[in-house]
Amino acid sequence: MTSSPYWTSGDGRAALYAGDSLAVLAGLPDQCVDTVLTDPPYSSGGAFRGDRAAQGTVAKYLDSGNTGRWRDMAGDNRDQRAYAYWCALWLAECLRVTRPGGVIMLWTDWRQLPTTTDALQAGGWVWRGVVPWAKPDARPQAGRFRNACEYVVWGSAGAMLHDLTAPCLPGWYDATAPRNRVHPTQKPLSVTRGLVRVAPPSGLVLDPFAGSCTTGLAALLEGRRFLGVELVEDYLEAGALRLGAIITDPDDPQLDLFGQAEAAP
Amino acid sequence: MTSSPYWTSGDGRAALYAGDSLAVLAGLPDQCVDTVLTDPPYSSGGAFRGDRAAQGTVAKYLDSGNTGRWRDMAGDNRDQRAYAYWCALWLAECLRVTRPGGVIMLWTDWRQLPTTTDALQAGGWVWRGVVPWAKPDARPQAGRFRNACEYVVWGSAGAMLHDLTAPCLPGWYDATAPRNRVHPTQKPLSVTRGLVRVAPPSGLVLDPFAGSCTTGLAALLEGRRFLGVELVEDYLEAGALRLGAIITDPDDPQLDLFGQAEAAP
DNA sequence: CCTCTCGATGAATCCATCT
DNA sequence: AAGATGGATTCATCGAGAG
Repeated sequence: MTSSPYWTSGDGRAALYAGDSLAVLAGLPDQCVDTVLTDPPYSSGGAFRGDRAAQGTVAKYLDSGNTGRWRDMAGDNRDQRAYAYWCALWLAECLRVTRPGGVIMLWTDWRQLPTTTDALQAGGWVWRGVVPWAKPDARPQAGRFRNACEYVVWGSAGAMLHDLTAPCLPGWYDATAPRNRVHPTQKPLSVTRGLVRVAPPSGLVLDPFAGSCTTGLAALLEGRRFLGVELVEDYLEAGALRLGAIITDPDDPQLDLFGQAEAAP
Repeated sequence: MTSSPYWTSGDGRAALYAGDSLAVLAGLPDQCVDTVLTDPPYSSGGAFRGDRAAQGTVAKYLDSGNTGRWRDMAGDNRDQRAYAYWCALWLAECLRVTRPGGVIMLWTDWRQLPTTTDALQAGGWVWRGVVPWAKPDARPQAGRFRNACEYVVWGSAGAMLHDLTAPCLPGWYDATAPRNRVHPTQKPLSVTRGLVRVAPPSGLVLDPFAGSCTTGLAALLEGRRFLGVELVEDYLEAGALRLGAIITDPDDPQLDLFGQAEAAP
């Protein structure tokens, strides 16, 4: 690693890096990660480029009245082609740092779903499927179908490991978005915990757009290790706080972030 | 219409045409249809070309041992480019025969979802959203996410009619595929009935790949009219039988397939 | 009529073995 | 070598039949 982490858990189970994903990923060794789970900035919303560029993230995703609570997300105003190209870049970098057979999962919405599957494959991954999750509290619209679902696009680094002892995971989830959020597009912990179970036990989960570290929280709670990257200082701080709150027991098994699990001395 | 229908309900509420969709659609007048709901052959399955082009589409999707129960579907063996091109062709024809503001809905699976949204827009429609439906009895696979959802991609012929009195429709459905099927990929009637409710009351619903006419059944049960096209003789016969079974009351309001609803004389 | 068990099934996918 | 074939595998759900 070229840079030193913004925060580590102390027990080797989690680390958080400040900076641009592409730059930080470039400093990671090949095939050190088991699973990637991330929520890239969507660049969704308006149908035209002007709509997307005009406002920051906070005004775009939320009803008026809530603006002012959150920082704008970095890199959320690209046009469609640039977005796909940029995704392919960091997805290719994620592929390099992931072990063969490792799984990637990308949160996306209905409008960006086709772009996401394209970018995933452009980055060299094998697209394996889509896992919807339904928000029962979605806003109703007269005369049309309620926009109730978001999606997780998933794939693998080449052929999947043919482990017939691993359990089959659910094909869809049902959850309300968290009420008390630290981040404007924060995902439900219940769904995230379900998703990280594709990672091997005590495997390393990477999130190059860590935000407030829901992925990290889920990974640790499910007995996996976590490596997060985030650009915005405020979210790094909030994420470290959330992760630190559950890393309290110094007698937990000591783990090396880039190595194997080992028992405490 | 150039050709005469294979079957009509007698009361003007439903008609079934034999033949290739593109040919039959070409014989329809402009803007005579309110809503399109159809389940085209997906040409899906497998990561390799050979898996898609497998001899017999029934053998492709079902376990050996169950392959003798059904006729193969027509046109389920296109490669990716040909599938997108062919979809764009009939989708453009559907757009021509649909009234401005009319809605289209297309059943698809996870693998063909992005191609379907591309083809929809290539055909001139405005893509409006995705409605997943979950089948809890989907086949599981060890160590990966169950492939439990299929999708309905929907859009509109230009701007949507702004009818604020129309009810809001669900954003996802939950249903098991019917056990006692007439067609190998028959869709649940419950979901189909939910979907046709986007059509205006007594509006005309078109299905250019009618199969065993679940769309028609749903349309009639929800008080809409139905126009179906199907290529395979066996399915035409089964579809006519299913539709005929619910058109029993000669005192039903008399409707003209291409006109307005009118009371019986 | 209700409850329970048992068997069958799936718009798959992977892999070994052929042509 | 590339394509075709056949067998094995996952488990929630449904229907049939028994109790």
